[in-house]
Amino acid sequence: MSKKPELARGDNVAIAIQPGVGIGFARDTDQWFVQTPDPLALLTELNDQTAPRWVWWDRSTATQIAQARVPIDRCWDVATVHRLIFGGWKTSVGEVWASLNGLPLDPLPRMGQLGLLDMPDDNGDRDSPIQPDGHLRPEWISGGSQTSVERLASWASLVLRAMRLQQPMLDALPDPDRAHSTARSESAAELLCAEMTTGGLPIDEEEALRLIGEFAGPRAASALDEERIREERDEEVLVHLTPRQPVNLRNPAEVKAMLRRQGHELPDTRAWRLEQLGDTDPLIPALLRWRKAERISTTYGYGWLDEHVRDGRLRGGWASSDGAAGRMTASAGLHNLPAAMRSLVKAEDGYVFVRADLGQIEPRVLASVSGDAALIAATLGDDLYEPIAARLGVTRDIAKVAVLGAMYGATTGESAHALAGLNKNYPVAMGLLEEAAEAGRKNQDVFTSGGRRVRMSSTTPGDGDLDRAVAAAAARGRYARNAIVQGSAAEFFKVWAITVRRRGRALAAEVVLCLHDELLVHARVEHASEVAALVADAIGEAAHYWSPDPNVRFSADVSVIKHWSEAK
DNA sequence: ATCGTAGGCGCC
DNA sequence: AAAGGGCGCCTACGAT
Repeated sequence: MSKKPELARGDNVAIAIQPGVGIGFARDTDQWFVQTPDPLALLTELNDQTAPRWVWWDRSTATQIAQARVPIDRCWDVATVHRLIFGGWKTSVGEVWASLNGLPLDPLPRMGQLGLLDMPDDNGDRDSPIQPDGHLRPEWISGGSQTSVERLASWASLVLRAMRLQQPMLDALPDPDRAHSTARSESAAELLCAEMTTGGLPIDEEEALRLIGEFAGPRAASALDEERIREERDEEVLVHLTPRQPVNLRNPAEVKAMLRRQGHELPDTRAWRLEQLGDTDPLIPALLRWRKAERISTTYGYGWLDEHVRDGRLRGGWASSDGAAGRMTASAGLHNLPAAMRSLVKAEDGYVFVRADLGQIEPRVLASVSGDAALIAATLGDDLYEPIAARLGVTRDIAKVAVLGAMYGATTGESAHALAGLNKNYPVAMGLLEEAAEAGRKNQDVFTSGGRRVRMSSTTPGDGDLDRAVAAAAARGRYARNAIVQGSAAEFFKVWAITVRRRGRALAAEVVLCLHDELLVHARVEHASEVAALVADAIGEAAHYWSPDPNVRFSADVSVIKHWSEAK
């Protein structure tokens, strides 16, 4: 059982790693283990020799691999593939195993909960990771039981069994080949996320302090000082009130009442509504300025810097398919850093960023997944909206709003009028959207082009309120309509990102940020043009791998910059 | 005290 | 031009 077998590139090799103990391996034909204090060094060595497809349970292994910088390209992350097949995202290894084996999920055993089956004197073999009821043993999931290489090997063989249970589920989808390829690309994207979580985004901390000072003022010396700064900020708004009165600006209801007393009757106090009032009343611009300053002070101020930036890197958690439709998500403000602050994202000395964003990605993805010949023709140029406008006989702006409205489910205004033209000229694409919307209204799950299940919230309005039920159905329709485009675009984007990751390795180029249609790659100055070319070239490769239609054209704007703020 | 929800706003 | 889809994170507030 302990040996060094020959690995082949086509093999699926499941692994279970325990630092200080070793690695357990499993293939269909055999399982084995190696006892070693530094299992990740061994994994690196094996991967260098012959890179098979490494198979693991979930993020915990990906994190070990990311931290040890093992350069793995091909992998299979069982939990990630599970989210692809079943939809949703809150999942654990125990749930994945239970789902794959059709076991009841309700009384899922927990750590520390000594049920009958966990009793030391039960008939269960404690050396087995599976309980008599078929569930995984919690202490095996937590890693607590993996104290020997023999146990690591049996754990690895279970991972492989899980993968083998997933594969026929992918086969059952409408396009099995694409589903399998999505499973592989999403697994690699999960590993990329583990790497970005570990690596972080390069930050110029001095510039960060300068910017925060500019937006939020000096750092408060004490809690009392903090209070004074807040009051001074509030005063800039309250000074415009007659009569003078205290208002809690952080309470939207109080702000609404305040505006009503000033003669502004509004359904809510959102910025775009306030902007519509014009600047007849100086209170309005003061309030809008207050909101911006308050936002940066609370969310991107000193507290944010202290908590998330260390050693020149902003670190937040990355998830590869956390969104409802399978988009990446990131915490610590990585996905919503205000544009005005992006100059603090700076490449290290001797490095640059290669920044690229996909142009008009969602309508191009719609063309691809629907196969609408007229819409595909519109993707051939740099600007997709021009030919659509010409065909509909409207301005480019109207055409753009109409297309976006069709994908988001807009129901009123200018876009609704142009929608008739879209339906007539692009019936295949519009039909696909409408089909998704109808499924959503009926509470039926929809699927992205790569096979991801997007679950509909099964909230059934039980109070018999017809209006609310109709509104909820309409909202599900908009959600589903958008999800098939957004989710398919997310799949394409991830293929692009992992292609850049893989091909950039030879140049030590590091993907440090993914933002739905935008990539930031940290690369050495002397490799800048080569990496830029690689990033642009990777679009063609990603399209070939992902795109359902070879004729759809995708393009990106690529630039070499020092600060994130420079481009666009 | 702790939790979930809502309004609001940053980004795509 | 209209105010539609997604996410994370802030504050306030009511329920537990």
